[in-house]
Formats: sequence, structure tokens, C-alpha cells
Amino acid sequence: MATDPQMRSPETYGEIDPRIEALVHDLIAQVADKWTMILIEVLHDHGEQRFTRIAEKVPGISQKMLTQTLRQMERNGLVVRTIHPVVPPKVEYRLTDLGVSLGEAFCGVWTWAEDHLETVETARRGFDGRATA
Amino acid sequence: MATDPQMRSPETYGEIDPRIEALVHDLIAQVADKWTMILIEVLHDHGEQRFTRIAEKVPGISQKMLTQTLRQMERNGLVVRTIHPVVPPKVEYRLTDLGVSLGEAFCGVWTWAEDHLETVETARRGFDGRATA
DNA sequence: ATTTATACTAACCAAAAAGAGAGTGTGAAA
DNA sequence: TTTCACACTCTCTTTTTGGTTAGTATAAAT
Repeated sequence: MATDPQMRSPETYGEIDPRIEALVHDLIAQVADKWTMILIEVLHDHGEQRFTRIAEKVPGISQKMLTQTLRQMERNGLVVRTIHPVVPPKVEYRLTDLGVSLGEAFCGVWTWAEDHLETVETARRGFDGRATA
Repeated sequence: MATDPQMRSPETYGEIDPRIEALVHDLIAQVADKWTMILIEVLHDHGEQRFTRIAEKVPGISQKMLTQTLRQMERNGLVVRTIHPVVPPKVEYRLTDLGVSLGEAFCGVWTWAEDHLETVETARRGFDGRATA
């Protein structure tokens, strides 16, 4: 019995390099993150923006999450952060090419969701109906 | 000040139907879920499998998460669950066409991650280096 | 002299998600 | 007769996540 998650049995779904896999999961988890997706969208549609302008365009986000998400995106090279040394502070965020390309890669999933919206909702209703009965 | 997340100002990134958007986020959040992705992969590579066989192929997953994730996938129409009324119980899970198509839609992101792995890691090292300095 | 704007960080708290472990029903094998 | 396999469910605890609030520096505007 392999209780150690580090240990992989030969039966483990395993032709893929675990390093790649980790990064893939990681990246997808981050991008699929509610806010990251929205921020990519906003930055793509409106171009370079400063902190408060972004916040205004994303209702419901807290300062904390905005900062956190932008930092993460910066760390991954999805945005560049430009500090203008003026007072009051001015910081601008811009999508990098990498950020843009990630947005595009995600279009596949996005359009899948649009295309199969009805199917999924029908499946859900069916399942919920069966469960109630 | 619009503190109500339901209320959308005209400046809100807003040409998209919010119903579609909600479902898209929802779906992506679910698919991007660590386990769902892995389960799609396993079921795709190995075909119809029963509960314990799946568990063996996914080290680190708890019974709880396996059940939960499979149920969610079933509800969304990504898998079908077949109960064989024997004892001890035998339940098999199979990817639906919808499930397969979702896996394919996700390939774009998957390959993006593979293609840009180096870029992302470099960006991270740069960021972390700057932070330490 | 007080207020305002900006882009944050830090501390604290509540809620949600996930893990661990025990329990369940049943028939066949030992 | 005890044990075992299977596919769970239930409960309890831990971890993670996110929100809220307060605070900071500084110069310009009032």
C-alpha cells in the first residue's frame, strides 16, 4: 500500500514528468483562480492600468486579493509592475506577452464552457432530480 | 461606492452575459480542481474503472475527495456511474463524451504550461531574487 | 492645520475546504 | 465463526482561504 504521496507505484498514471505535472497543476490552479482570470480579462481589454482603476473594474474584490493576485501574476511573469516614484504613489500593471498568451490558451476552456452550457445544466437537473426522488 | 457585488457600474468589464460568466467560472474552477483534472486523465488513459482502481492510480487522494470529485463530475455529466448490484459492491466510472471533450479543451492550457515552463520558472527566479535582495 | 489620495502591509477572525479515522451492510472465503 | 473486500458515509480536526480593519508615508489641496 503506497501511503507516501511521494512514492509512485508502477501503476500510477505515469508517463509524464512529475515536475512538468506539478507546474501544470500549479499554473492551472492559479489561472483558474477566480480573480486571475478576471484580471487577465480586464488587463487585456483595458490595457495598462493602475491599482485603483483595476479595483474599480472588478466589483467584489478586496484590496488583499487584488494585491495578492497581482503579485502572483507578476511572479509568474504574467504582468509587469511599474512603480512611478511620485507622491501619492502610482503603480501600473500591464499584461506581458506571456500573460496574453495564457489568456488565449484559456479560450479553449472558455468556449467549451459556452458551447456545453446547456448540456451541463441539463445533466445537473437530471442528477438533482434523481437525487430528490 | 459600489460595495454590493451584485451591482455593476457601467465601467465594469461588462459585455458578457453574467449567467454565462458565472457558469464559466464555475466550470473552470471545478475542472481546474486538482483532482478533477487528474481523474479525467486517469479515466481517459485507462478507460472505465472502479472506485478502488482509481484510488490506486491517484496517490495522495483521500476517499472523501475521490467520492466527492466523482460525484461532482457525475452531476456535471462528465462521468457515468454504473452500479452492479453484487456483493461486495462494484461501481464503475466512465468518462462521457462530454468529459472527453473537456479534457481536450484543456489540452490548450496543458500545452501552454509545457511550452512556457521555462519562461515561468525564470520569471519566478527573477522575482524571488529581487525580493531577497 | 486638517484632509485627501494612493498603494499598499500587518494582524486578526470567520468560513470553507480538506484530511483522518471509524463505522456500515453483505455474502463469500478461510 | 471470524475475517475480508468494497464503496461508501459520518464525524472530528486541521489547514487554507478570504474578508475586515487599521495603519503608513508624503505632498498637494482646502
